[in-house]
Amino acid sequence: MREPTYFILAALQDEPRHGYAILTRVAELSQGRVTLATGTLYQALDRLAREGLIEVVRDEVVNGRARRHYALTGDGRAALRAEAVRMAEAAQVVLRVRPA
Amino acid sequence: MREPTYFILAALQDEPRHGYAILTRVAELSQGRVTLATGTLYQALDRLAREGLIEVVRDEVVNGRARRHYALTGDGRAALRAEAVRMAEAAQVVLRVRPA
DNA sequence: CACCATATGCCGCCAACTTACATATGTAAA
DNA sequence: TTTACATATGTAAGTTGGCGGCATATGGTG
Repeated sequence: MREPTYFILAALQDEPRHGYAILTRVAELSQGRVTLATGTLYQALDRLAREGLIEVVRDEVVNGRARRHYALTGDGRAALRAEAVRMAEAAQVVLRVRPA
Repeated sequence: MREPTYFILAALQDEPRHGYAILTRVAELSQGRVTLATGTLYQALDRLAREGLIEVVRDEVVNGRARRHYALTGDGRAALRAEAVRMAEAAQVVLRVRPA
């Protein structure tokens, strides 16, 4: 899993969000380091939904603009956790932070 | 930077190594999780040398077999550290391990 | 009027990884 | 002795996912 994908899942950790809200949330979570291109975002959402890591939970129209809300599935939550653990372990190989 | 690349650099942290030694060291460091295909390895070595993150430090022939030894450059060491910090921070977003 | 924020989406390109193949020696097992 | 595996390096073709650019549409601000 690559970084943009990881942060997209991470953005859905606390609550379901629609595409654009994910965009801003990812920037927030990464402290501005990751700013998703919309091409990356919407293609990733389709792919992750196909893979069953996220799912559409609501379609609404606000001010004439469509909003499609996505939420993590059980699989998605597990994959996100696993990925975080993997990264933490990989980081420790170099940082040698507490042999845990 | 993707995982295979990260572990290739990490394998050179303590001392210079030749390709095949990097292969086995990566498996060791990742506890068997990452087993590099030779295609990935040798192409990555070329690329990383081109980018100045690693450099050839010695060419030798042992038992009729060539060995090309690579070492981290200053840039490579810095890039590796930066990547490790980035991953640790990204992992914390999900794991919320000690606000540091 | 132009521009930006909000909101979604497509298309072509490219970098990096994967799979498979190719080559060569030394050693251990069948 | 011949088969197979560890050691050692490399190339070629194919896949994936992220990037940049473009398109579309509304509402608010300079």
